[in-house]
Amino acid sequence: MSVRVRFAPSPTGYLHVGGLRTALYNYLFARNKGGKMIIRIEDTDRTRFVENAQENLISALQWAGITFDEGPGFGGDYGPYIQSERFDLYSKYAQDLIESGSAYYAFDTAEEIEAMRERQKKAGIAPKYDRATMKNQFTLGEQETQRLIDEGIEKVVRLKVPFNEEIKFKDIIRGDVSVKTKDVDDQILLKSDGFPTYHLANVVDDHLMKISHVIRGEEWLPSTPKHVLLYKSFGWEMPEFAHLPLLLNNNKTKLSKRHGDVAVEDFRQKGYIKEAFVNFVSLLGWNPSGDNEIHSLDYLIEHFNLEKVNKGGAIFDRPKLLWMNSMYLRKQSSEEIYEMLIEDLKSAGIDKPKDYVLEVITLLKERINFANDLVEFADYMWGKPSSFDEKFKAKQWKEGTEELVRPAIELLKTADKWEVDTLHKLIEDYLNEKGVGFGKLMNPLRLMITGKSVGAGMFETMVILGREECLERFDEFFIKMENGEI
RNA sequence: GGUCCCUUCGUCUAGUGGUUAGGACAUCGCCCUUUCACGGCGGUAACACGGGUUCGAGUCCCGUAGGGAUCACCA
Repeated sequence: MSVRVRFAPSPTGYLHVGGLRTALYNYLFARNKGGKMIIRIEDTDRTRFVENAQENLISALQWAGITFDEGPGFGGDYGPYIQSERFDLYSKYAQDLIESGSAYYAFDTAEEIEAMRERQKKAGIAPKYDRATMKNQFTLGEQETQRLIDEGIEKVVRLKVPFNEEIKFKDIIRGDVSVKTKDVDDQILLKSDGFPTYHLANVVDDHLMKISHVIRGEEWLPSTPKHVLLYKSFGWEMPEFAHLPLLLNNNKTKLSKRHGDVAVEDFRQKGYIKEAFVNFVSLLGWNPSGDNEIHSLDYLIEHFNLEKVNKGGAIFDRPKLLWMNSMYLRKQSSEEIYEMLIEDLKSAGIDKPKDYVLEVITLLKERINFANDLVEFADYMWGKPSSFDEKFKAKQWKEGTEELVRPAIELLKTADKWEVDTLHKLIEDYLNEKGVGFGKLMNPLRLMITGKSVGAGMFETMVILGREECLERFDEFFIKMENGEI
């Protein structure tokens, strides 16, 4: 059987990182097996529909490098791939189920259902639709049921879950799972508005679209028995199931918004490199073995193996993601980082020649986590320092510092070429003669030029800034100091 | 609470009966160094617990504990 998998999001908001991980594993599996990757939009709940959500979902997926073979806008022979456009299909299948005795009509109102649950709660039993006492096809009888249908009374279709049976299914990740039918609710299949619930639509579409493997989040595990029942009722061959472990907050609960960003779009906007992000997410719950953890998408595809996916949930460890990003950032060319940085630079009102920006990037890229860190981190490369690090000054600018610095600057002025080697030699000779260590002079110079305690090599920095600029900064520093501004 | 699922360093994990239990992030120390990083070297740190099975168990089985998910006319 050829491999066909799908990612089936609801257009109710942005793409969650958990959703991305699910999509990614589907994708890795499909590509590894030479199968098809399908995207299907599950918009059967019109009350939660969000405008543009579908577009946002797809654009986030594509940003991450996930491609689709079939889906809305991608073609395919099993469309339409949006469930609301398949509306008519579902009631037909629900009808089949009723005729075969696997489902039935029910007419209870929301209030009646609520009252039933209250009773059950008081009695200390698990809330579950009570087929024997509620208002449905069985308690009402054929004639009354038909009358209500003819009258157009609101109705739903429920799954008739058999008594006292055991439902068993195999999960690729978890092995054999079994549940007793007495614990399974008579799930609503067709809502009173005529739309199917997830359970019906999902099973019908997976079958019609010839899905071979259902790879989804663990939160679906408890409802899988209902799906198994549905496949059996229809007499359809079942796909294989693989329930992925959850992505967790630091407190081990399901990854959620109140513990930080969870939308893929947020990470994209923060400046994460997509390859780094995908690499990191792919390793949450699975790993191709070996000591290295930096992998290309192709490598991940080549080694992906569903059976090796872990069972336990994985905490979304943001510090490690940050590290992963900096690893990728350092591998980027200055040209690539320039592309990531240029918009942020512009919006910060910084306008420098490209060659200059490129030099700054090359000088500093190993010291940052994100391309746009450079806006702040390298502020002294975009303009004169607006402030000077107090602590650094207190530590580095002491008695005698000025007497050491002034002659050094005079010496720098005599440099025939403003190049690293030349400047270095000049200073080295000067310090040797004085019998003073490099730090004594270089730290004060760093303060004067950058205002900061951290940065790249001082000579390299000075060369990129240029002779005029540096000398100006020295002068201004002394003036400000004399005015007591520093 | 019922049901189901899960459990190796703080975190992500390797490990498929015999390992000094390995790697990565984080953390700590040392080295490199004009600062901060990077890099290099090293350290602290884990098989939840209790029973079995076995010559031998992180690996298999059963309990216990802990955690999580789920119990909608949402997906």
